[in-house]
Formats: sequence, structure tokens, C-alpha cells
Amino acid sequence: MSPTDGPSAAPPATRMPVTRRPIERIKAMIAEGRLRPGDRLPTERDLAHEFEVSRSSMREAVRTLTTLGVLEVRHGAGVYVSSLRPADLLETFSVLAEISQGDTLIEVLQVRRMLEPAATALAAARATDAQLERVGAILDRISSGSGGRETVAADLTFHQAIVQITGNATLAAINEGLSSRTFNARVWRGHCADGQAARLRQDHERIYQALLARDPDAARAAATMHVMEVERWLRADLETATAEEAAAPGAAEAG
Amino acid sequence: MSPTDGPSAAPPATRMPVTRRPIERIKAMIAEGRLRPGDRLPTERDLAHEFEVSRSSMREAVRTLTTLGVLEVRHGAGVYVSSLRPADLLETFSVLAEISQGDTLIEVLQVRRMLEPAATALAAARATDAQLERVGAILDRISSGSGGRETVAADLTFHQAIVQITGNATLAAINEGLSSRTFNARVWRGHCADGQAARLRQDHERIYQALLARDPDAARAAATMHVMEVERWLRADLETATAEEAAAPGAAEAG
DNA sequence: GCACCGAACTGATCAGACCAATCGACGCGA
DNA sequence: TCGCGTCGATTGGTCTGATCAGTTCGGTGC
Repeated sequence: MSPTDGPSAAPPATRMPVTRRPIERIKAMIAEGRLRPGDRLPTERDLAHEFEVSRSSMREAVRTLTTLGVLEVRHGAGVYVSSLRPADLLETFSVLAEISQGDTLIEVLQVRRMLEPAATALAAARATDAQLERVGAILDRISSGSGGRETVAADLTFHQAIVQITGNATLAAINEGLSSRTFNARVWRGHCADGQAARLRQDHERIYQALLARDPDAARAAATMHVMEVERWLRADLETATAEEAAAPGAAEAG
Repeated sequence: MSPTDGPSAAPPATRMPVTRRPIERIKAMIAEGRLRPGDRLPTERDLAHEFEVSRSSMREAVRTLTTLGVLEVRHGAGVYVSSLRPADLLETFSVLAEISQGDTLIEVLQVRRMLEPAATALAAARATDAQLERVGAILDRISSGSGGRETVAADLTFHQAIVQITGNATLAAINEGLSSRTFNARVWRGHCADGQAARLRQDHERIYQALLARDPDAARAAATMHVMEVERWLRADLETATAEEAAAPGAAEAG
């Protein structure tokens, strides 16, 4: 065990960076329930005094906890404990999808291939009529679009809406983090260029039909096929990019 | 769509907080590949000058990106782009498991119930002899322990080792984020108190046997059973806690 | 009773100083 | 020549205090 274990295993006091003390203490207070969602913390100035650090350091601590989704800062109004809902705590997740390239994108898709089929099956079993109607409306927006921004946005919304039907906010937040606008835009652009946008539309239609039929098995299969289609495209795209890179290094993103 | 969409949809320039500009620009440079893993950035002072912000603000930006796992700072040495591996970018993930309570823990387990069976099945199909040997050694550490720290640590390692066999680092990082020492400790303590620690050991043994047999279906089933056992315990534990809370509000954690 | 305004509060940003860890050049001694 | 310690320059870490910019809320006047 490392000497830094435990929230307040004080004795050794391994000279942790000053900024870290407030972070750990506040996190611990929240984990222990002494601070609850929506609670307001003292002002930055008071906190700094309480933890015996300068205001700059206190601000860095607050910023860290804000980035983690644990705290919320309102200019002029104060620092508050966030709702602590999964969506808050997993907001940072999106950087993975934003920044990842190449092999990591494949890995991300493999994870989605584990989650989305299970989620879609669950949704098929639980969906209410109103929820299905909403999904149908989103599907119309995908179909009526021409592969541009609208379509990409609708596509993302489509999958999010389905995952939300499961009622599992954590699952929804994770799945949302595994998708990204930019990646989805690439997928659509690629399919349109190959004249295969119909494939994507058909995938979505099949998923929707499975939901309508409230058939979990069909939903699972349809979702699996869809993710696999995206994965198939990505693998092909990566190969092309690699080949172009080899032919003309450093100019892969042109056009 | 909100007016703040897009990384550099410049024209409106919606007066974003000063600190945010460097964050978005650096993130964009990384996403575009202009900054690569291991690259060193200019000093904080130079960066501040370049982005026309004060050093304090620049520091907050760097701090944010560090928290997100995108950058790495070495005291006295400089600021570097992290390896950008999933494990870096998903480090923040652990706060979810650390802080979550009640219903969110159930949700987390439901996600694990989607991931771990799939991962274990994949591991069964891919495991090498050396990897299996390592898992077996870890299993011995679980069995020889008595439910204390050692056991809990070995338990976590056991599952992580299996997921790592899949070769999917993103999956491994996500799954690790969905587990936490404190939660696992609670599970073991609870099972020991009920005299049911044998259940957990048997679950692990079954998973291991399925891996040895390189039987994905058996592995999937065994992993599912294991997560369900933990979920069963958690639901019972939550009910008990709720009941005690109702009887003696505010004293649930005593003893 | 209500809309408006301003003072007090609180976070956001800035500036400059000094502390602490790192790294590399230099020089001493084996 | 090689090895190692020292010292100074570089760079992140922390502190202080001032000023800018939203929020809140109570008072003021219609």
C-alpha cells in the first residue's frame, strides 16, 4: 500500500501538493454525505482561510473539482455541490471520443458494441408509446436530412433517446461519452461519399422497428449490426488514411 | 443548437470565460494532431503570453487539461502532452464510483453487467497460457485472504487482469472506473458478515475455470452470475440501510 | 405594490514576487 | 578520461493583494 492511501490517513503526511489537500477533503466530505447535492460552500476566500491555503491554490482546487463535475461555480453567486448525477460526473468522458484517433476509436466502438445492443434490448422491453413516438420523430429528422449537420445531430439524438429509455442515467452518460459529433460527422461523410448512406438509414429503421415490436432479441441484433457497420467503415477508413499517409506523409486531412 | 457549439465556430465569439480559450485551443491542437503525445509545451509564462492571458488564468487552463488527463506537468521540468491513452483520459472516471451512492450504484452495476460478461467471454477466447497463470495466481491471493484489505485488492486485480486480456485498453479503463476499493470493501464486508464469502469465492472460481476451458459462453455466464450476486447483495444492503435510516435518521453509518 | 437602482457580496482575472523541483554545465578529484 | 558533486538557470508551485465583472438583495421612488 502506498503512503498516500486513505482520505485522511494523516501521520506520514507525504508532502502532497498544497492544492491537493482541499480537493481530497472536499471530495471526502461529499463521499461521506456531509456535503449534499445543491449545498452551497463558503466563499473561495473563506475556504482558502479554512484550509490554510492561498486563494489561488483554493481556486485551483475548486476548478479541479468543477472539472470533475463535483462542484459548480456561479459567477457572483457562489460555489455549489453539483447534482452529483452521473451525467455531471461523466461529462469529462467526452474528451476520450473527441481526442481519440486510430486504434483507440476501434476500441471505443468495441465497447459500444457491448453496451448499445444490451441497452437497445432493454429499451425494447421497457419503452412506452410516448417514448417510441419521440424516437420515431427523431428518425424522421435523420431520414429527411441530407447527411449534413442536421442529420448528424439527429443521429446522435436517436441513439441517446434509445439509451435513455432504459432509465439508466449512468449508462446514458457513458454511452454519450463514447460518441462524438466530430466522429459521427466523419461516419456520415464517409458513407455519403461511398453512396452508402442508405445503409445507415436502414440500420436505424431496423432498430426502430425492433423497438416498435418490443422485441429485445431483434433490437439487440439490429444494434449490433449497426455498430458493426460503423466499425467496418472505420477500419476501411483507417486503412485508406494509412495508405495515403504512406504515399504523401503529413497531408492526410486535406480536401 | 446552442450558440456555444463547435470548437472554433469563431464569428459570434460568445464571450467565453478567458480561461476557456487556451483550453479549447490546446484541445483542438491535440485533436488535429498538431500536438502529439509526449510533446513539450512552452512554459506557462510563454503560453500565457501567447494566449494573451495572465499566468494565473493560464495555470487554471493547464490544470483543467491536466485533470482531464490530456496534459501532464512535471515540477521544474515543463508541461507535456500526456500519452493520450484511454487510461489517462479516463482517470477522472473513478470519481463516479467513489462518490456514487444508492441508486447510482445499482446503475453502475447494471453497466458492469453489460460489460464484464462480454469482456470475460472475449478474454476466454483470447487468453494465453501465461495470462491464465497470472489470473490463477491472483485467484490464490483472494482465496488465501480472509476478507480484509488484501482480499479486496486481489479481487479488484482479478477482474482487471481478465479485462486486460481482451487487449482493449479503453474497455479496461472504463471497467476499472466502474469499480472502487471502497465499494468492493463494502461488498466483502457484507458477505463476510452474512457468512456468504464462499459465494464470492465460488463465483471467481467458476470464472477462472471457464477461462481455463477457453469457453466464452461459460465465461459470459459466470461473469453475469457474479455481477448479479453483487447486485443482489447491494439491493438488500440498500433496503436495510433505508429501513435503519427510517428508524433512526442520520445514524446509519455508526458502528 | 411594483419596477428600478445601487451597494455589498462573490467569483474572474490580473500582476508581480518568491519558493521548490529539475536539469544541465562546469569543475574537481580519482 | 571518467565519475560525481555543486551551483546556477529554468520552470512549475504558491502566495499576496488589487481590480474587473456578474449576482443578490434591500431601499427608493413612482
